[in-house]
Amino acid sequence: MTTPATDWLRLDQQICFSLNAASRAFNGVYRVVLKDLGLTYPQYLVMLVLWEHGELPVKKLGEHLRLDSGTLSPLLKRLEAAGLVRRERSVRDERSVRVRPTGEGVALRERATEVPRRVATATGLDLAEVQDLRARLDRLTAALDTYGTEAASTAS
Amino acid sequence: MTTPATDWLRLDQQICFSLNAASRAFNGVYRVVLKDLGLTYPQYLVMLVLWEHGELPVKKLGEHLRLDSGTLSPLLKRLEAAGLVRRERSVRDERSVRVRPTGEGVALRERATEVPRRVATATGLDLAEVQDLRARLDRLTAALDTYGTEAASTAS
DNA sequence: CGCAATTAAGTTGTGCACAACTAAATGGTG
DNA sequence: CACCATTTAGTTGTGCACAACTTAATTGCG
Repeated sequence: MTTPATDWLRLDQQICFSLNAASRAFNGVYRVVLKDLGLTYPQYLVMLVLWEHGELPVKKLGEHLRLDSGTLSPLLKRLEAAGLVRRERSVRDERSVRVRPTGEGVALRERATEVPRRVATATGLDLAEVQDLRARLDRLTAALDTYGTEAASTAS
Repeated sequence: MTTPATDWLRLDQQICFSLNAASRAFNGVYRVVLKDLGLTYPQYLVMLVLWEHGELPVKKLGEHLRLDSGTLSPLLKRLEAAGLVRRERSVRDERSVRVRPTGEGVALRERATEVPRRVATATGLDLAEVQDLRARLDRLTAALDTYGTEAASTAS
């Protein structure tokens, strides 16, 4: 309550701006590192989940990545066109589409093993710093998410 | 050198992922808060710069925001269509287009004063935490940026 | 059973990010 | 002056994020 509004104004601008810039910078690094694999960064995230879980309906994939079908459907279509995944309607529930990596998709994992190390190097951070930053960001995301859902509770 | 590759793999995944999630969560909050003003978050950033500097060529605007003309040109066109800015070729250098807020654009600043406070509230962080996080992110961005430009220095 | 509500994917439309390119103006050099 | 490299915007094309909507299948309830 002691800080004048102008301070908040300035700082707030910078936190969101810094976050945005960092996110885009990360994207740039991934773009370079993933070029060889022919993957974009979001596609890489999808493959990471699939490598870990083997096969998932689009819904579950979206929960892991916080993405909806509007984003995933075309992305998965591109991955399928690239021969990395296959999509097939579930027999038990025909609303559901199960996504799973093809042989080629699984094989790509080998070539992707160097990606994390390269990116980690690019950050210039050590393990502890990364862990700490990640924890802060997750807390921040959780706080921001509740605002999204609860909203309207602003004392106007 | 003591950490097995799998740790890096897992952590790295999470830092980029956390950052991405936080960035999108922030975007969501701004989307809600800026709705009344009829601005998107990137448009808001442009207006912030213009409110501070009054008038700038597209080039300078891009340097402030780390954005190129491919992003700014259409964005500025939309801001102009909304009556918030005017673009005019510089007389001194006809390659340059100077952007400046219209009366309506300047007036919007009044209505935007509450935005930072609302967003700051949504973060659930205090000033010191915000400042600290911002500093970390800026350092991270700087490190990632050098990778982008220097690249190829990987010991293959 | 029959029908409304729900759920899963997909589609459409808008806007942003960025690479690659074009067009036009400027500046420097012979 | 003539010419070429550089600079500034803009355009085109691809891909992602998200809101709003559609379609089809499933579930639940009377």
